[in-house]
Amino acid sequence: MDQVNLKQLAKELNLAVSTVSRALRDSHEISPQTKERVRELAMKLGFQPNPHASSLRQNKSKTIAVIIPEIENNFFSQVINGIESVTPNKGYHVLIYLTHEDYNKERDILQLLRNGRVDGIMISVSNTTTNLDHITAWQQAGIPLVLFDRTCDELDVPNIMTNDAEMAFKATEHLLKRGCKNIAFLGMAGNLSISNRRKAGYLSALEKHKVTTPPQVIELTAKDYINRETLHAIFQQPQHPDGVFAAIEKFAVNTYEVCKELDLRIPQDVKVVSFSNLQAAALFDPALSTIIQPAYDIGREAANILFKLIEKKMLMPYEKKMILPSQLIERASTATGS
Amino acid sequence: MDQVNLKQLAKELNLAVSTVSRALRDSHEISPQTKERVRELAMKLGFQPNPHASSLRQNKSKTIAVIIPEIENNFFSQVINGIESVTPNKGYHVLIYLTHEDYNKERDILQLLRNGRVDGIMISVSNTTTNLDHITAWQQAGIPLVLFDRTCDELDVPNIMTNDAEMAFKATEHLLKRGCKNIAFLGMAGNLSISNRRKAGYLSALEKHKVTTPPQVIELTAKDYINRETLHAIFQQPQHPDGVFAAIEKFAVNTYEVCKELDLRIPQDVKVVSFSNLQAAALFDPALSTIIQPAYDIGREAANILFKLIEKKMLMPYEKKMILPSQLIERASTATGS
DNA sequence: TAATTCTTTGCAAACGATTTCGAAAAATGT
DNA sequence: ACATTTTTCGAAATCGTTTGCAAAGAATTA
Repeated sequence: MDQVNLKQLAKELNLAVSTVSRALRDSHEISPQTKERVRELAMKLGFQPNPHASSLRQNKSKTIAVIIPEIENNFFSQVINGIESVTPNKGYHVLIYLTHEDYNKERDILQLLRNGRVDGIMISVSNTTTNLDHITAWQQAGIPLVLFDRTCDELDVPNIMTNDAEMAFKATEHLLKRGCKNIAFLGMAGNLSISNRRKAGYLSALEKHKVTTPPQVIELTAKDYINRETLHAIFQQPQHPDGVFAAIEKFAVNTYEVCKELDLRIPQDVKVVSFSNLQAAALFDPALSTIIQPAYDIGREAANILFKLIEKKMLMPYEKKMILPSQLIERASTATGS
Repeated sequence: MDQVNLKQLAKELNLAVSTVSRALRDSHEISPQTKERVRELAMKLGFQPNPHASSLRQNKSKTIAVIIPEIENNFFSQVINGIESVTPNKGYHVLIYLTHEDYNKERDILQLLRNGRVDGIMISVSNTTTNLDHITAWQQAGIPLVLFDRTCDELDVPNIMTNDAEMAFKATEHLLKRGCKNIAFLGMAGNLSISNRRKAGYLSALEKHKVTTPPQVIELTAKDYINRETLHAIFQQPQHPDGVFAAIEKFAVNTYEVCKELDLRIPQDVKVVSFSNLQAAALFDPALSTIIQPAYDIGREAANILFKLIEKKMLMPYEKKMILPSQLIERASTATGS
């Protein structure tokens, strides 16, 4: 695959390599006629500058990395979609890395990228991440970094998320208004700030409404079969919850599955509301009440902020901690039992 | 961000740059003692070779590109997951590009990448792609290329797909066995080989079972609201289809939506079966009968084959056209009306 | 006319790693 | 002790692009 390069163009045109380079970059020190000649031949031969040579010389890669826990999740797909709505216009390329909720992988990926392969990263941390050294190290190296959704309060890094606590509060309140007395919170195990925010919203709603039944915080995992076992045990008890607020879409699905197994009717026996970006939630049996996060917007804004950092522009104060509101959609899974 | 480089290591160790380079690549011409010294310091300073310099010199990028029509689709997410199960072990990085079902974008992306940025690509073509020049150009440039799912029969390129025609046949036959007399096929507009294969399976099932009602091939688009209008018009007719075979998950969702609007009961009035990789299909109202494609495996195998090409290994005959079987899961949406 | 700027171009040195080639040093053989 | 091989390492070229600087010619000014 013999690529066309500057030298060949230069020889063909009887020009110096530097002249050709400058002409293609539309430098003011090249005459219009020469520019035209160069551009014509470049177009004809389909010349594309070698990105590795450029990157080496200019010390910029025109590439960003997106690091996420998993990809088989509508939320993250939509985020990527949002990111991709920005990158091509900027002439940037997007590398994808999956941590599979594994701190070690996350650390290794960040280490691997600390050599100029990317100009910046966007990361949603894994739920097993407790040590944040790998992120602070990145920050100290001065390489642009943006956190989204799964952010870290301890870090002074630009982050984009949604109003988790507020929506969790609303969701819990919604269940209470629909008559639930014993609401369970299904959260991700680990110490994710996002889980904590949602849990806090749940707890404060219970407190505000002076619920006497003690809160039930249930920590689930990334593995479906384990979650089903856990939920099975919980819903077999006579005093099982009559309301479920799932902080993660997957957990709502697990709840549906277990309720079906145990012949518990939704919403008559158990009402369910969940954070979820699944479009098909409306088609569920029964239609699932959801809190929809603005995933696409989160991706787009995160990318915009990252590019501001890369271009060394100042951030507006609101861009350092951006909160995009989610939306609660009430459906049959939380309807009154009548 | 002052990166550590070979020169600094060399100076610190009183060695030549070349020696340090060789030591780190475990060359046989470096003594074990020197190697140890070098490795120790490299580890201590967290040295990571500059990938652009390496790529430039070695003319390989350690990067592959995945080009897909969209990402908000469980199938493609799972494919990416499968690809990612291979790439890190190979020390490779994955760039993602979305065509949004737009031929021009697809062509531009391929053009953009023809300069050594990637060592190979995996592509699922857009449904607006009729001209295949951009792909043959790649092929002629000798750069590794693998097609998956949305393949092109006209091209002699390794491709990985599923047994579309066979499964379409089975799905149609399944509807017939459940008593459907008037089955509609919902396919993607355009001339995708995948749609054609599925349509062929549908038609041959009708033919085998000597169905007298003429086939109804309905071409839908990427836009939900247009699809709903089209379906609305069709199902408002008195002689509307009593069975629907959706070649694309999204179209099944559209069908559900329209049936709800028109108060048509599934499966009593209309039975529905669809290609779909949505895990939540079992929770639909009613549970959707699906043909599940082995998306993860398709991604993994496509990546394996691409790496064989990159490493200039010979392909086994079966690897040039690999067909991974899908699975038909019968659920309530095609149950008998009793 | 001479001195000055401005425009346009070329030369050569970077960028950081890899690799070819050759030389010195050490080990081996006769 | 000398010749030969083997081991170990360094100097320099190379990948393709960008860019500081110099130089030549054209245009402008004094």
